[in-house]
Amino acid sequence: MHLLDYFLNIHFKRSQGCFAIFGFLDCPMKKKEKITIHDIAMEVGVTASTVSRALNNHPRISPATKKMVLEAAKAINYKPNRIAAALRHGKSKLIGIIVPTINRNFFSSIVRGIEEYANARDYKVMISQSYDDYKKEVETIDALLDARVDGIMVSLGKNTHSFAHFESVIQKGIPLVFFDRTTDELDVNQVIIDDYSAAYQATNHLIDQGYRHIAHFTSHMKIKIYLERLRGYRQALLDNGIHFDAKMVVESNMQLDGGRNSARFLLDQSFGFDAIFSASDYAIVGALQELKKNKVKIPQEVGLIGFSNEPFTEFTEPALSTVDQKAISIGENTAALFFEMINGDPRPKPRIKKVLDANLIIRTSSSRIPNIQLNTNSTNPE
Amino acid sequence: MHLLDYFLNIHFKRSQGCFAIFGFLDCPMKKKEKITIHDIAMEVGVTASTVSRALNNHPRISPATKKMVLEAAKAINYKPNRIAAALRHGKSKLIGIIVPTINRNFFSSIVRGIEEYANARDYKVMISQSYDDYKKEVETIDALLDARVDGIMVSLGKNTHSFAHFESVIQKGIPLVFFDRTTDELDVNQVIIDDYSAAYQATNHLIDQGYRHIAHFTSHMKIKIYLERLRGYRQALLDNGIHFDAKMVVESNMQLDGGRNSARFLLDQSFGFDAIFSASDYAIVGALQELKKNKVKIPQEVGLIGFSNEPFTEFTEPALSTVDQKAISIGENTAALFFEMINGDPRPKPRIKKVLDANLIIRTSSSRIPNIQLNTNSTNPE
DNA sequence: CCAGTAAATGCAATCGATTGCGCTATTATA
DNA sequence: TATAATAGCGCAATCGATTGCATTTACTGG
Repeated sequence: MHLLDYFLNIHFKRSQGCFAIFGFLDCPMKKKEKITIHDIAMEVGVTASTVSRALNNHPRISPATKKMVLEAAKAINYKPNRIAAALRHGKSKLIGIIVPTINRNFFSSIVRGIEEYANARDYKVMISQSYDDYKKEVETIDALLDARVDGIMVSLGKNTHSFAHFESVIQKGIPLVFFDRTTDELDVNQVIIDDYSAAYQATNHLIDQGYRHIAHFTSHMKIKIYLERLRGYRQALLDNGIHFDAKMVVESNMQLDGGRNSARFLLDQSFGFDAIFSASDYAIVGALQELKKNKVKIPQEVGLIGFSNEPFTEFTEPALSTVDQKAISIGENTAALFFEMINGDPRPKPRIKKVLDANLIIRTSSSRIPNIQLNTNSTNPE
Repeated sequence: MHLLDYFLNIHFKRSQGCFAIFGFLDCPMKKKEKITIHDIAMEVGVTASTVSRALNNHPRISPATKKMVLEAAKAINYKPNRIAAALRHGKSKLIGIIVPTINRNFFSSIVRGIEEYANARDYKVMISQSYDDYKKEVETIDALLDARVDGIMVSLGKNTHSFAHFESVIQKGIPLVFFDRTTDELDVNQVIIDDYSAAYQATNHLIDQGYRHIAHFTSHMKIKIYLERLRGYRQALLDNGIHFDAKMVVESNMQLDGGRNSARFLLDQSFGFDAIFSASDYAIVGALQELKKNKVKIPQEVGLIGFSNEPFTEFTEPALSTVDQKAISIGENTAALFFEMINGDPRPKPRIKKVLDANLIIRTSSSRIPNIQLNTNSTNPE
């Protein structure tokens, strides 16, 4: 207590010229008098009800009054208290977003899409990360419910194999939209890209480039996107008369190390693969590193395609072909779906599933045949 | 209207078995009866005041009552309404974060640090992105104020050269903490890394490796971090008896293209540079690409070091040396500062500035001399 | 000139939790 | 055995905005 007093004393002495020395930092003199609609009411000479209605452009308030109120509000720098409003009409104007991680171009772009769409409609977003951890995802749902969000948008974590935590959201009647990493075990609106078609195109492109022994990197099969990508890969092979070999499908965590290990595995098994279509950009970079370490020439000996168009795919040597998932568009559509749910008529609707098209981006890692059709400099396949 | 009716009609017909066919989707029958402390009060046979106090572990409530209340709360699945509480005691338990973009490992890691620290203390975070756009930054501040956040943590946008929008935050007495991209024009608590020292180390390392004509990539000088990095670079040169040449400092937007252009510029001017220390990883990747395109050998002919330890620096060929900024730690310290501000005694304190150490990460792009001290294979400097 | 209607605004309750003050018992002190 | 203190809990106001209903004023038609 002595010591404390000592310090406080010093502070007190030094801070007698509060404004001069310490500026505004915690300066007790600067009392934040909150201004409410009542202050406006006083100013204009009406009641708070009228002010509230004027501010909300209620039809029963005369234009003259509205004008006065608006002006007074501006004059005294009024800021509506969203919390009070939220309490009254039960809407927080907050949207909760759960993504595995925002530290991915794909997800942060989706978030941006949602954010812009929502902000334009006077809604704000709360972003949470599940870090692909099931427990954290459950907690996060709870936290968002706690925060009284008006809706929740989710991309599932990789380890999420049970969906009970979403039932409470649904039961509370809170709009729920899934995007990208979804499940069919829940009857919920969703926005996805056409993973099947994208994978089909990617695989087809590899075949066009003369690759015939195409491996596939995938992740846990509970998540639909990986299943779909596998399906597209498989179908493209079959449609081109190429045997589908389950041994060529390698499962991993789809991170850098997973990709490295998977590539190592392929090399060790000597299946004679000449291309990899990976469901993740991270894994394909890992593979690229491992292959280069083993003096495998890309794309001459092995062709590579990733998935997601992460920025670094442009920076590798050679640049990696990949699939652009139109992340911003996914975000916008997800948000749009939410607003449809809260604005549309409340009668039950069948589940909506928006499927967007993806874009194959062809770079060097899969371009064995010169894109110009001259045969001059073309390296012959194999 | 006809068409609409038609659809609605169909829906209606199909949805008579609401639960059976459509499940819970917007099903009007599932009314969410909100449960409040009054319900608990009724259950236990006390008043809402007592329930509230029991829930908040107030000392004046008997242990017996507390137990009953807690049990009843659990039993009827009570969830406190944060909004009501927020309205009452003026605390939203929300923290607003503004970063230029979350789509960067550095920033998203900081956010993670803040988030975890805050969540552990029952606070939630709202993340907003300024996209390095001044106007957006101003709007965002406003939006956070609107949402009645209890505190704001900011990393400045690159184009932010005026700070008036923060004055309103300060005037309202809302704790404000800057991190990483800060300014000294505002008297605000801040958490930064020792950019000067990091830059000094990086430059020194290049010199150790025998590079003598070291260029520097930088950005707008209004942002302190870039100034500090420049200072560190300069001092390291001087301390090693190397002439500091302003011509070797190249300014750009610090993105990929900026880095490319800057490298192009250096090549064109033929200053005879043999290394680049860039204040951004993105710019150094651009430079790397441009140099490789011109058959410049890295690190034999030119050494490179970036800044931030973005994940892709590991993926390039060769892997890039860079500076790890301990992002998570920055986040934690930023959050900690906020809690100090709201918990500490309200008397004015002098501004706090936490300076954390950064870590030089040495990879191939700057390693001309084998790290083992044998002279056998060592390429001689110059 | 009056009933009748529409337009414009006020009154007061409400959303759910918190909290200062006050009222009883119960226990401690003299 | 008083008196004082204290523990345990209820009353009612409060936070700021919203809103159903009531009220007042103005205006129209007959």
